[in-house]
Amino acid sequence: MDAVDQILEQWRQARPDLDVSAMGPIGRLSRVFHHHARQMNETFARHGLNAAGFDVLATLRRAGPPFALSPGELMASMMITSGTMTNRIDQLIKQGLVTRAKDPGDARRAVVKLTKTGFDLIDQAVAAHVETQNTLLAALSDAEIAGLDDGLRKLLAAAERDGGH
Amino acid sequence: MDAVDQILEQWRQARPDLDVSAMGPIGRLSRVFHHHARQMNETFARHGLNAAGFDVLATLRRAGPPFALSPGELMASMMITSGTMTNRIDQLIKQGLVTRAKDPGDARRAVVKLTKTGFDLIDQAVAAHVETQNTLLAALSDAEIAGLDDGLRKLLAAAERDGGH
DNA sequence: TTTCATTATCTTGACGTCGAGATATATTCC
DNA sequence: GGAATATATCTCGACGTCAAGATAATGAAA
Repeated sequence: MDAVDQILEQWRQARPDLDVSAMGPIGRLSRVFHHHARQMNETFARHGLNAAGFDVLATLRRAGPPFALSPGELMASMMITSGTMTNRIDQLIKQGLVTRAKDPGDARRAVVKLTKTGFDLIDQAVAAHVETQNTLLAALSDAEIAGLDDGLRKLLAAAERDGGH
Repeated sequence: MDAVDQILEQWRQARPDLDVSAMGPIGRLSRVFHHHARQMNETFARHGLNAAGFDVLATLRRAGPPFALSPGELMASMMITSGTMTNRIDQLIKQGLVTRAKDPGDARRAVVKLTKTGFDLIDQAVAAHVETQNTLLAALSDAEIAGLDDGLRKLLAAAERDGGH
């Protein structure tokens, strides 16, 4: 009987005509997400980053040498708009963690590249990040995590099928 | 092999020293949340609302008669700060969906109350909302939903235990 | 070659949220 | 009763995001 159960109980009193069963899993998913986000933000902050900057640096880092991608390529792996991407890059440039240059072959494109400072920072930050993530799942056994992941995998597939990317 | 699996595969190439297994479930949870949020926002928008306003109206509605709560009571069921709460109430007052009055018994408190317009609107909106939520889970069987919910329930309990409310 | 549509990125204004602090009222303890 | 503390809410500035549109370069068609 957690906070979400209480909300469902209230709805069943107030609107017995409605089937509110889906509100349980979806409400819990939302709350878990927000809790996790706050925890992970603390880790990012310890490295002078926020979630936005971390995502960009991490995407560049795991892309491998030369640790450079266009804004469009960066957007492809994140769920954000182009305006948001521009802003994220601007902030990281101010911090000296990436550079932006024009693509010689296609002048419409830009190329965002990790600096040495950015590379070193994200290498440290990601190590701390995966530790934080491990603690976030520590309450579940491996089997429970696998079961949860199965459901999430299906939901994600359905969402990307319906809503497009 | 979805987008999250690809990210994990990239990390295992780039940083084989790290245990990135937790990134799978947590990454999928985040993506599912964002997809769901966008879908639900569309339902809210059809009723002239956003998620922020819907949450407040719904909390007042399911509280039962007289459909009135203080900002602090409203905050208790949502994961937001007091500044955000003030802003949400201001917007709903502008739309004529709630009123704000001083509590006669305790002058520090305010009382936020659904108007007739607000009551009628949320009663329609919540019916559409639960339908949207049902479609969001339609890809899963009842057993799969129950399994997913079990995992989420444990994660939520752990998060609220550690991080406080 | 000129035109037209497409692609890639950036600009702008509005919005919701947060965090720190301000204000005002209530409560507790001496 | 008076002083210190606690509680409830609001104010303000900063930030990240989005949506719509602007800008500019590319590719394809006539």
